[in-house]
Amino acid sequence: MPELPEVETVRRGLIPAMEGARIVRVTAHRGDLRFPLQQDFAARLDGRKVTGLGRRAKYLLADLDSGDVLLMHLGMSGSFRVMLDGHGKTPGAFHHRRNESRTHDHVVFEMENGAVIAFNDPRRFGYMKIVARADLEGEAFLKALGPEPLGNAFDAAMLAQACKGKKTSLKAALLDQRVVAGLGNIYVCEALFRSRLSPKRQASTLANRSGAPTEHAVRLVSAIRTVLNAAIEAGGSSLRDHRQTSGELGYFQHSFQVYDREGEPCRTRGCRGTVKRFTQNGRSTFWCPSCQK
DNA sequence: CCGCGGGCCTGAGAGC
DNA sequence: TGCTCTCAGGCCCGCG
Repeated sequence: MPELPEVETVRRGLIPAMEGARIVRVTAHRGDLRFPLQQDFAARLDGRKVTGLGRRAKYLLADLDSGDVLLMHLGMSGSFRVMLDGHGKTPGAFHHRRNESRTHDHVVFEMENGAVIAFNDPRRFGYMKIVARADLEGEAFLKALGPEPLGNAFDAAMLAQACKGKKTSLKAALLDQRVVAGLGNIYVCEALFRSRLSPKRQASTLANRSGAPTEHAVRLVSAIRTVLNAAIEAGGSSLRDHRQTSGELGYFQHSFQVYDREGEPCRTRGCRGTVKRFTQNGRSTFWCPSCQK
């Protein structure tokens, strides 16, 4: 499910219920997520106040008044649901029929303010881990991550440098979280389309001989930023699992230009092309071969 | 370093 | 109705 825009949408949805609030009780209905929950997971959270809720790439980071940080990853199908009165009666939350089952609510947080926050993840590729803040820098999950695509450190020069000499495809390079952290299959496809670059292009072509960024790199950085910001604005993309914490759908899927549009006409004005799909590094790539070079 | 395949899981949808 | 097959917003590991 979640790439950066979906995780950011979740973060924003959790803030009113979580930030500054105290956890009264944590219930782990099952601890066998992608990685097993720590033995003392609930004990380290019970009674703690959440002092801040941040995000690093696709990870949510809840700062606790104990000096611990709760690190959360949504995997493919993870979502959070906030029930402000504890009974799911969030206003406007019941306009949809799917995914109402609470059978995959694996971890439930009850807050002092009355909010109940449920982590739901049918496929259990998501996970949570508590790390002492002092150890966060050395945390393996975070250590190798590249820059935030919406942050200042991410620009054409940096991207060109990271791709310099890379024989791999542009698609693969952008999915590599060490190059830039937060993109996934959807937004890589969309950003490549918007920058008119072929997913098959060799990643090294973002840099010239001296390692300086080409115009392609400039275009790509700009497209990545634009598409991520627009997707956040839309509450993310809801294809199967993603929900905002209120239960409402994101709606950026309506703005897809190529993702999930195999066989449909290219939306570029004047282009007679058709959106194609092929498999790259084991994942579907959607693109318009007439627009993207 | 690179690409590839397999694995971790469940559920939706298509086709028969 | 139900079976089987494919596929899915992530990411890790091991192989050649």
